[in-house]
Amino acid sequence: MKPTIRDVARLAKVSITTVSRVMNNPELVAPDKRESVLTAIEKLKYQPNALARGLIHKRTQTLGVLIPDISNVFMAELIRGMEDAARENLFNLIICNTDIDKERMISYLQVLNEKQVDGIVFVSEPVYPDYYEVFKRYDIPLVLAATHSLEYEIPSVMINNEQAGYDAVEYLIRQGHEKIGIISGSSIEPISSIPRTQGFMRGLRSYGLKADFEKCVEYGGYLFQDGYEAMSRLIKKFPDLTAVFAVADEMALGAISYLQENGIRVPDEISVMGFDNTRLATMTWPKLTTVAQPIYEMGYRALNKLIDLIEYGTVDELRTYLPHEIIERESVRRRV
Amino acid sequence: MKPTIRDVARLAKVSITTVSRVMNNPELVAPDKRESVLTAIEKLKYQPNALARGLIHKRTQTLGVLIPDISNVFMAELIRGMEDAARENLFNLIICNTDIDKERMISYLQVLNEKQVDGIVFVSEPVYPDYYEVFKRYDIPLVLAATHSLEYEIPSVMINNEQAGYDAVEYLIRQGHEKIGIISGSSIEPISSIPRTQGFMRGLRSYGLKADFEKCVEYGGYLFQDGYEAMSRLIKKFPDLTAVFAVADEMALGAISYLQENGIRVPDEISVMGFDNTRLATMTWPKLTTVAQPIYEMGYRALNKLIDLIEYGTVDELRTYLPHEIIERESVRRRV
DNA sequence: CTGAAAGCGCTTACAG
DNA sequence: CTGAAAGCGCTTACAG
Repeated sequence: MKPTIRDVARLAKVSITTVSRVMNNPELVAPDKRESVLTAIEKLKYQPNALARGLIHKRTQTLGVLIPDISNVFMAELIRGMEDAARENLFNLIICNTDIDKERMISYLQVLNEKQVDGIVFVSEPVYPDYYEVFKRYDIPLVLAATHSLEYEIPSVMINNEQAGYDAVEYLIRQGHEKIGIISGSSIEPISSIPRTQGFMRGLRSYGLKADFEKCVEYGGYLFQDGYEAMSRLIKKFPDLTAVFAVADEMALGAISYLQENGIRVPDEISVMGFDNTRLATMTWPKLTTVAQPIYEMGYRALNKLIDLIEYGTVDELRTYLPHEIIERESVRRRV
Repeated sequence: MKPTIRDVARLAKVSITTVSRVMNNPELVAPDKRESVLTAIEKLKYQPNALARGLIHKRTQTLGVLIPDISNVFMAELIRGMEDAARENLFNLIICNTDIDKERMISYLQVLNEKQVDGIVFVSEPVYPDYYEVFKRYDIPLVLAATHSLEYEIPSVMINNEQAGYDAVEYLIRQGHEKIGIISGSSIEPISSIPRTQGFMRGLRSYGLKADFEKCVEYGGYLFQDGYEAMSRLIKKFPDLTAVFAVADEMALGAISYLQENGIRVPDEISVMGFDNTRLATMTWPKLTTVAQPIYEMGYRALNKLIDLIEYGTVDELRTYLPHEIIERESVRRRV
């Protein structure tokens, strides 16, 4: 059995009130009693029960994270940023993998609520109206990471995906490419996939290039295999392309793999650009030129924002857009 | 404010005892009262406070995971296995990144104890005597994943690393290689690095090959860059090697990258074999031949073992060794 | 400076 | 079948 405050009080021959005080307001306790309580605590290896404390303070120092899939490299890095920020502020994280399953997400939300988490960060998925209803119902402080909501007033941290898509094509165009394809994520995913694709099309147009949607875009599901397959489809309908922009590093690697397997050299014959700058980007050959998101920082900042919301009930910037950046490596043929 | 059991009782015009009963033993309550309580619950969207419950039952349905670094691909997959097992058994996970830092680990352990977690899984690190002391002190059910302890009686789930090292060289030898190097992890890490290296040396010897430790082993730190650098050192002191076994996929990719950058073709000139079979192994070119660990399953099984320990106070197998397997892909030249 | 008492939100004997 | 009371392990007015 774990020792309780009662055991400490008994051993130190004081009331439990006094024990509680030496833990929370030691200056209110006479030095001699304080000493004997301290030694009793030490002797019993007493540690207060956080449940009892939480019940009184209505604070658990625990946060919930609703995330599609932790085994994804991007998500793992994001969580690491959150974890570090949590730790610095004496919070712990309960991680919940939703697998983008609505029921699963709702059931997790329920247990997080029952466990009295002090706040929640919702990662990467769009805030659909029905999701918003549940969030509202629980009124737990909420922050979005790697996603945002224009309809609702929910604090968020992400990058500007439309601009990132634009910057990606612009970079390819400046390297001399004119026939450029894109491997996008889902055609109905409004947070990253659609904006990046739109930015891509805008870039094409603004440089006076033909922006034939049907011809130059293919969809995948963010994973290696998806990129591989999308590449095979893309090159069939757009055989003379010289560059491809994939909206996730993993898909870019899939595309490269397809090309290499078919004897097409990267970047000599076809250039490939990725997105995210996960650790994967440096682990292949050629190393991936990619649009870097500050993934770790996004997690870190989102969590700090959540803590602001919890502590002060407000946040200094509702929607934060972190800068992205193009990292030049070897998968795009450079203009000579 | 969240509604409490009191609010429900008031609305349903019954005692809180009755409300509690319809939630826990509905058959003890008369149908009409049960109905009115249920509608009150529905109306107020009442959900019981898990802290109060936990305080009484001495059960939180929350487990702690002490893990070096979640952003590592291997760890992320392992956690996913644990998460799924936890979910099936109605547990949640608090993930703690220790960064292999002893103080950090001890402080996490303290908060896990204060938060009254029902159990802990300790991942991948050796159980040093001082760690054991802290574990013992808290007497929280404990299970080891991707590590084990021969000194202490702690349930664990992992693979047989020594045998895996043996099987790896044996495979390489059977493909016709005789001059084989190894890129190991740390020279003092007794759980995976040393046994894999020992198995490797045993394999060399048992096939009558020269097992010159000084010449054929180099160390890295499990990451891409470590593999890259270790490869450069290894090839300098062992220039005529034809195959390399790296004890982690990520290091194998680093090694491949070094070779390719230096114009050495893989596997035509030098074969490279990895370890783990993380998702990385299929994302490169050539795809990685590797020793597969059942990572997800290790996490899943470890968590189930922990639950057994919690529920029954015992476990049907103290130390579980899951089978490993060699996955043939393209980074090792096959015997014709 | 110190302790008895009330209370956080529940559950569970106990009595009726 | 139902409810008042005690109690889980704490904290915090309140009185002295």
